Amino acid sequence: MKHITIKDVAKKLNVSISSVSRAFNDKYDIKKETRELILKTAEEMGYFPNPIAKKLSQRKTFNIGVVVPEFINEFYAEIIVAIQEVLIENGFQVLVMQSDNNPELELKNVKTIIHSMADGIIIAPSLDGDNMNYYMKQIEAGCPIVFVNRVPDSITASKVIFDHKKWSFFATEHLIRQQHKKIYHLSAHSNISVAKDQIKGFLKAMKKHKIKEENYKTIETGLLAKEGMAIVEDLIYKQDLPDAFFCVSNPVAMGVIKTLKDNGYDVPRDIAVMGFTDTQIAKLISPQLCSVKQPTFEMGKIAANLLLDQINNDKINEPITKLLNGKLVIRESSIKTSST
Amino acid sequence: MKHITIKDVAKKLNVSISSVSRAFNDKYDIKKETRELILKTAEEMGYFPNPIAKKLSQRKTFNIGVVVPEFINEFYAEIIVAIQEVLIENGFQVLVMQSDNNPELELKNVKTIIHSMADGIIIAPSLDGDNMNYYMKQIEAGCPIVFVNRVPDSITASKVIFDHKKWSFFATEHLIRQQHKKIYHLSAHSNISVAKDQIKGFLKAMKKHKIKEENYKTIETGLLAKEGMAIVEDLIYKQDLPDAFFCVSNPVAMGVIKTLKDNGYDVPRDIAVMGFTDTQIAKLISPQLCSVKQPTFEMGKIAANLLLDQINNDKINEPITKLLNGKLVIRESSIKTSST
DNA sequence: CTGAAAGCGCTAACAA
DNA sequence: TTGTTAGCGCTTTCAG
Repeated sequence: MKHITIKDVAKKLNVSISSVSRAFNDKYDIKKETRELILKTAEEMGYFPNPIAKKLSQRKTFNIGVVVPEFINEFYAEIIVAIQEVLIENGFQVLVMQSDNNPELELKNVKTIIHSMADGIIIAPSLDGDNMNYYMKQIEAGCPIVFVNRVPDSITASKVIFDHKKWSFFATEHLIRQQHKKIYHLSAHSNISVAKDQIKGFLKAMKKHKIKEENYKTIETGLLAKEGMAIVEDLIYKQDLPDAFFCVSNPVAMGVIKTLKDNGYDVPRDIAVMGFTDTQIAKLISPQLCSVKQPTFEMGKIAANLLLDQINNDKINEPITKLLNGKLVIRESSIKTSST
Repeated sequence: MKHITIKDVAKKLNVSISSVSRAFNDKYDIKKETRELILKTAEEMGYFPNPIAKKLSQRKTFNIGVVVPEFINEFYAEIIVAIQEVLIENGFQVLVMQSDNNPELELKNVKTIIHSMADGIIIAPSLDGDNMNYYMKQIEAGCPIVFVNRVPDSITASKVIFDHKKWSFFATEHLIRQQHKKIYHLSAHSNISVAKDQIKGFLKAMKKHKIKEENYKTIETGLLAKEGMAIVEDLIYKQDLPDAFFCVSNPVAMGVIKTLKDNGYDVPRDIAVMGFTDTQIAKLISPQLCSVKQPTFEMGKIAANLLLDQINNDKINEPITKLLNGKLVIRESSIKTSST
């Protein structure tokens, strides 16, 4: 693949390479006619500026790295789509890497991106931990970074987060209003920052509605369906089932529903189930899964724009925190059916 | 972010920049001790070779573009993960772009990648069409391209495809063996190459088992849940329901199940449903969805390796076609329950 | 085994 | 407005 270069175009038209360069970068002075002639000829010759050379001479890569825990589930996939939409529009390339919910791989990915001289990074951390120290050091060194979703409170950097506490509270309150008396919260592992917020929201609702201590419980479960299933099996064995489960994620909720059904319980007649982070299939299953919708698309767009601001403003930017709201999507699985 | 360059390291050690370069590229002659000294000092100084400069001087970008219809669903997400695993391992960066099942956006993405001087492209086409002409021209011009999944038969290029016909045949035969007498196939739109293969497999099974014409039908539906729902609603209205549906995709299957249930039909007791392209949630719903598992991970790995071969062998490679097999994952939704 | 030097294709002062 | 030229940071001949 022999590529045509700026020289070829310049020679053909007997102009200097700078003129050709200028024609392609409209910030410089150049006569309109020459410009148009150059552009036209370049087009005919099939010339296209070599981005690598451009990057080198401008000391800018126009690469943005995005590191997410995974993108098999819709949540991060949608965030990525939104990020790409904004950044590609602005002339950047987006490198997506997944860290398999593994902090070490996450760090490795971030380092790869930094070494590849990306102009900025969007990080959706896997879980709290030492990585944050490294990230903060990079930020202080001037590397534009924006965090998304599972960001520890402690960190002072630009971030786009979802108000887990608030919406966890609303979700729980919805269950209480449905007259469910005994409610268990299946939470993520506590090394995920947002898990703590979700628990806080849950407990706040318990407190507000003066639910007695013996009528609620928080069980550290995880994010996966099978983890939800294991917990429910255990509870069944212990004969310790609540009236309603508030689950940390939709996969967990689906695992819970499955296990309950397999054991002869009807959802929601016998036991209600509420999920979190709405997915397309939530309304395709029976019962339709009630959950909290997070604004994935908005999260991605805002993160990308925050990063662009950081990249474009040389002055040290104040860290900006965007706290986003969701929506309670009420569906069958949470509804108290008249079992009276 | 001031970066340390090869010069800094060279100056510090009073060696030439070529020695430093050689130390980092072990294909050259260099004394072991100097090499180790350089590497050690470089490490201490925090030096890392600038990949952009490397790319420019080697006239190789180490970028691979991957264009998929979407990656919100697991299918392509898993393929991407596998591709990345292989390529990153081999020192390449992977640029993922999605074309929203839109051939024009797909072409635009591919052009962006080619202009960005990627060393190769993996394309999972949206649907058959004129784009193929452009792609073939690029291949002839020496651009390494590997196709995945929805590839028209006509195209002679390296490709990794799934044997849709065969597994569609097996899936259909499974339904027949379950004693379902009247079977409808809800297919994708016919401008998707694999839809045709799926239909062929379905029809082959009908023929082999001598199903009468009035007892089977192929209905062009699409890939989405709502499209499946619309078709079933229509069939219910026309009172034209079969004993079993063989659906082009799991979303369609889930839409079908949902609509049937909402209208008082039990799946599989009244009507059986078979999906295609297995997903994680298939076994979390009730009834568990029977479908055909495709080897997404393998597809991605093979595609990446085919591409690497093309990139590394300058001699014009013969196009290689890899036809992969799947697995019939038998679950409740297809099983004839003794309604006798 | 090591160094000098010519590029890779482009940008961006500086001159003209 | 245009051309000249010196880089950007690295690889890779060619000498030594």
